Amino acid sequence: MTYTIKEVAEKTGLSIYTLRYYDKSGLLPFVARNTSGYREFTDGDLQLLHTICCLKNTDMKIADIRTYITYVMQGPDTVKQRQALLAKHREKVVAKQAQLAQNLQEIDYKLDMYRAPDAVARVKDELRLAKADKLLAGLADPFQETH
Amino acid sequence: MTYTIKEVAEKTGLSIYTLRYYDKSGLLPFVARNTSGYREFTDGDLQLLHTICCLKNTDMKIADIRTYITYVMQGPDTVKQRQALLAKHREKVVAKQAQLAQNLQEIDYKLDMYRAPDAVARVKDELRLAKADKLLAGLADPFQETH
DNA sequence: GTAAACCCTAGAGCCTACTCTAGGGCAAGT
DNA sequence: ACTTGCCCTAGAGTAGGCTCTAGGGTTTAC
Repeated sequence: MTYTIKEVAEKTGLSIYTLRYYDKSGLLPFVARNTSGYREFTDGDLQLLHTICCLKNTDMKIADIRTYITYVMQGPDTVKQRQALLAKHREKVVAKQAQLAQNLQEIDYKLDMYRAPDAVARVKDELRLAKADKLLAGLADPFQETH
Repeated sequence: MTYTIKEVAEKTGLSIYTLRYYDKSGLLPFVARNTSGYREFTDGDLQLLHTICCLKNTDMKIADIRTYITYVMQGPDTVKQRQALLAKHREKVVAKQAQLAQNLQEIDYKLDMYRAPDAVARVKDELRLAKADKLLAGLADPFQETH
């Protein structure tokens, strides 16, 4: 059993445009064509596509995904290269996770302030500090007066 | 005390180009200029810039960051809008975290396979399945022979 | 007073990742 | 046969986020 490009688009959430773009970019060398030139996706292809989405969702570049897929197409001899590529990518993902967690904390700090009962007072204080900073440096106050 | 654009670039890790681009994009309306038109950053400006980086690092679009900064410039009256904007962004960040964690698991699954002592055997099995899939659908085998 | 090292703007260029259009073929139902 | 709804390619266009160039003024050290 095989799937048309439209069916695959529905299954994956990618657009037909994107799938064709991925193919053009060398990400889908494993997808077969029928006699009319139509793409025919197998279940195995969907698994590989799932891996591609996984890499894409973790912000791997198309060019690097292509490298990985090329290794896969070359068979078991490329296990070491695949491992090296994924290990390096893994580190980036872990680093991104740490950064997100850190930044989320700062966003939460701001949110807590905005949600507090005395939010306006706290924001006014913040503003006072920023204004004092400008004054101290002999600079104009860029903030709008809310009088 | 104020900082030049170069000093701010060094402190933040952003390039001078990027800082000017951010200013042009309306992200830095609070930065003052001296009589020669040179930007003069205060410590308060650096704090705001830090917030901007925080939002940028969590993949907020420049246009949305501009909206947030515009609220900040308008003073304490915009607390509700700031809260709404950040709350919505927070949800996106949390969703991204979940997706990253999920995808990292899948990457780790692959990595474990590639690092296992029987990696080659397992990859061969994977390949066998993919090939069987193609055969079953009456399609050509796209994988390279490693004989 | 001059060279080196800054600063500025406007606007062009670049890169990634799509997204869409034009022009045309194929497949299924009536 | 013909309409509808798919499929295809090539290539143009778009959006976002920088990055750089050209042309020109300023500041600092000697």
